[in-house]
Amino acid sequence: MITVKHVAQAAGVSPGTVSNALTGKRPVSPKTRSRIFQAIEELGYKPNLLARSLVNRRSHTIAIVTSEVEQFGPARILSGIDEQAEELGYSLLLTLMRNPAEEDVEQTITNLVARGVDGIIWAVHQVGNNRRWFTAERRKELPPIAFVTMEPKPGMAIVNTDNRAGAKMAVQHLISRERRVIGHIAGPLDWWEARERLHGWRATLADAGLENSDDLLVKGNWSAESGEAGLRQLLERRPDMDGIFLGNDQMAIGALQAAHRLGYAIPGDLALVGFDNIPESRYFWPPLTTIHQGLFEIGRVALQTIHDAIEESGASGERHITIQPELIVRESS
Amino acid sequence: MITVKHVAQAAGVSPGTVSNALTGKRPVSPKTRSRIFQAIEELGYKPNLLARSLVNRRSHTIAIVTSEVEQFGPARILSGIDEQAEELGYSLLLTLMRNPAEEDVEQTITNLVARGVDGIIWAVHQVGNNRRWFTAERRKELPPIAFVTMEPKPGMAIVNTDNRAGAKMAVQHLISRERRVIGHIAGPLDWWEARERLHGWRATLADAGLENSDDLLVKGNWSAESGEAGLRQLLERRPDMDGIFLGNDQMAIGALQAAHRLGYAIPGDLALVGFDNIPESRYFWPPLTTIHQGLFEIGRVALQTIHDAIEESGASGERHITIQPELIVRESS
DNA sequence: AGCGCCTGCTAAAACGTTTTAATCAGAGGT
DNA sequence: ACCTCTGATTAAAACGTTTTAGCAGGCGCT
Repeated sequence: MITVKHVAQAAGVSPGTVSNALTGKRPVSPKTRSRIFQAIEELGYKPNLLARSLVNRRSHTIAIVTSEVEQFGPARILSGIDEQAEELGYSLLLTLMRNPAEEDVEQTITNLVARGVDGIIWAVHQVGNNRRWFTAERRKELPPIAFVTMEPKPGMAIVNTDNRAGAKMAVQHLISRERRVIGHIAGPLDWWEARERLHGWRATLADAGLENSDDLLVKGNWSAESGEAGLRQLLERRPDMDGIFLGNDQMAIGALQAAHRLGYAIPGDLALVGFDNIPESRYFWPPLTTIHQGLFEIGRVALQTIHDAIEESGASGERHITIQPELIVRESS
Repeated sequence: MITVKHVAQAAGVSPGTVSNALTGKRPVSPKTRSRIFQAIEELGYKPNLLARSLVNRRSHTIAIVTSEVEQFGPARILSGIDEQAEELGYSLLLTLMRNPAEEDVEQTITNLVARGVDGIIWAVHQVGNNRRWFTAERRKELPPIAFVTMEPKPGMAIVNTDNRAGAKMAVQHLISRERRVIGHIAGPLDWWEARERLHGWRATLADAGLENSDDLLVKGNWSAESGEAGLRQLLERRPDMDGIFLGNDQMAIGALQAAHRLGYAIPGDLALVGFDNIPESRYFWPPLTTIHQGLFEIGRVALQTIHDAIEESGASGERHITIQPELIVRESS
């Protein structure tokens, strides 16, 4: 292995000077500078980033903790994070949590800190109380943390989609299509996003003077199965239903299938609006009207937020950033 | 920051002894041992893994380089890698390549090596000649590398799906459903997987004495759009076609939509078989018959392979592992 | 000529571990 | 009482960097 010592020797100079030339933090005369770089070139020297991190207390590594990366949402966010990370010169340490509700937060974080990450992006979905571990006191001892998709809390850095606004757009769109009995298949209500969308559905109907009783609501679990079951249940309770707002696109595809099997015409008998705008949604039958979230943008912004916090070398102060969603109209409504 | 020195002092012992107690590589008397652990507990000492990596030349970090993590395949593989990584005590350094064909392989690898990763899983799809960089000579200087989904090459560690076998199963299934004019919408042919599946389609038809001319073949690009366009094109050329094998499920969903618009009954007029078994495929309309790849398993095996190579502390010798796919019969055929 | 002041460099310390080589205490054997 | 051996402990070196403190020597100024 080629170290800074070898380079120093080859250039007839001390290791410290090589370091100075490399980092540029201290002046080095043009002559020796060029000798050093020539030696680096000849020897093919590559600095050892571990050693550098050790003394600098800066690893240029950011940890991202997430779950269900096989789903479109988390994956898209991850992609956005990566793009911004590359731009700012960070590497990414990835940790997947299979069971966010059960897993040991402390152990995960401890490992990351021991590895000297400069910051953490916590993109595990807020389910149940699994963020309760992050007390203000604990966070004081930790590198900056940015939370993705989580209920705003004072003193935390959080990046979100405006779920209520998205739900409002969806329901208003259905209303504009002359629908008057509009149901909702919600995600699991221990998820914050699901609650927000549900709230948006309810509030918008109330504002429009339309019914929003629990009769029109069924709880799913994000899966296509639950969308299918949910639709059947809703139609049984309310055969007069003429529009549905689905908590996500996966449930929408299940609901579409159920509607076909039951012989409902889409959008004639029943108009559907989803949430997420997964790539396939354009190819559902019929193509799905849905709410586009700027997930990639969320990822980028989350990383940028962490970066800013690191640069200020302060704990991540409070900053709540909300990305606005967008309505994508297709043939299902 | 609490270091091993503080612990040593608190336990009235030298830093070396603390290390011995911690690693267990050298004997330490029960009395001092318990004193040390008590001190660790009281002070809340957490070893700094960077420093440890530096001296051990072992970071317990494995790099995974991949692309298009927003797609089901790569994401599922990643998930498998992560599970096995957690089991074996590795952390994962993730690098996403946006443009596998263009990006600078050398720079990426250099960065990973400089960060001291113990091994690399190269899961970037083999497109064009982007693996040409990995000559035997270069690999000698690098930590062990496992390649995922790539043409077998002597001296390399490679984990694969048996794409030809999968294609064969798909086509044989269509034949068993009394289909006699069976088309294929292939993935982009600079992808190795696409070529393998195409070959499987061709060979199986030939073996059965059925037509396999280029008339029945169209080239897509994995996207639903290209599946839609491909189906229209095929049906225009061959209105007598009664079965299609699609290179992946995304193209299948596009083809399904085109078939609906053209008024073809599925599977009555036309039977479809996809490839990948993405979660949504079960909810296509009609549900899609497809080939299940053990992608999660591929990820697990890839990581295990790297681990084995590391343990033998040799360069990754040749090992070609092939995972067998499986036919999932649903209503589209 | 003497004084201070830059400029460019070096030797040594530091980062937080583990490992090596040496030392020390005590047990056991004669 | 002496010697040897063994097992536990330590001081110091090492890993590959950067940073600190200090040291020459040239320059300009009085």
